[in-house]
Amino acid sequence: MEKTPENCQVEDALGILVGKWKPVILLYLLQEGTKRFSELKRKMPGITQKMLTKQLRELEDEDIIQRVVYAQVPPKVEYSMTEYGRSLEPVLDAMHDWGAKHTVRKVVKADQVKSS
Amino acid sequence: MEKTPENCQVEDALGILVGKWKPVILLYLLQEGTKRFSELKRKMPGITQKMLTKQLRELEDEDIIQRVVYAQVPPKVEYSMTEYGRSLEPVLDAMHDWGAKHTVRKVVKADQVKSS
DNA sequence: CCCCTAAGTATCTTTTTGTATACTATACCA
DNA sequence: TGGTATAGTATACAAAAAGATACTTAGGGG
Repeated sequence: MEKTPENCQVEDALGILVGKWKPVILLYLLQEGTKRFSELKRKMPGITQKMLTKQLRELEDEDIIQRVVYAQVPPKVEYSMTEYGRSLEPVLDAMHDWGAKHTVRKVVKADQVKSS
Repeated sequence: MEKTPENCQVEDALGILVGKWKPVILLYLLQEGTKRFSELKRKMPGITQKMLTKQLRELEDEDIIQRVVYAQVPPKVEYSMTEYGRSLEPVLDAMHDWGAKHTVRKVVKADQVKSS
């Protein structure tokens, strides 16, 4: 498909990746494989249980990750990437590469005025 | 640099690209070059003036786009990508490619329970 | 009997984003 | 003299995302 701003497919990938914690969750699952809820939580100090649950649910709803519940007490729930989810790897890679090369800038600049 | 979730550079690129209209603005500027404020606005029916201004300001603050004001009345202001901004092209491409190949899914699925 | 654990829910509040509308300045045109 | 065009700002409001805190469930250990 043609790359025009009108059929902006960029939004789709963006929609999936947006969420304060989603990229981190995806990187963990991509690089370290299946993880339990509590393992993810430990890896991300600062995230609340509610937030982690919500992000995971959203990723699951979009078929990016898979959730498997073990019928035991205390509960055990494992999360892993789906095949479909793995297709996002190039996107995450491109973003990671960019981030690694470019430090984010914060610029304060004066207006550039042309007299023409 | 190593790709670990801990040094999650993915967030940086994401931070820049997030905003309901930013990807579209960037695609326009990347593919069609310098654009005036009013041209961008016409291209994006639905965006309010305030929002367009805000998105442009944020992109400018991060040195992704450049703003040039012409000292004339009625005002003329032109926006274009910076060199730095152009470095985001591979990221936008990766997202676009993904979006073109994969329709976004919305899945409703029952829990997968394992008895072990 | 009581506490611990794991993976959540349920509420409530705060912060961030986005929308809607109205208003401004000033040269040019009829 | 009044209307048009451009690139905004100001204000108020609505909606979405994020954060804080407390509560739940049920088996196992002491």
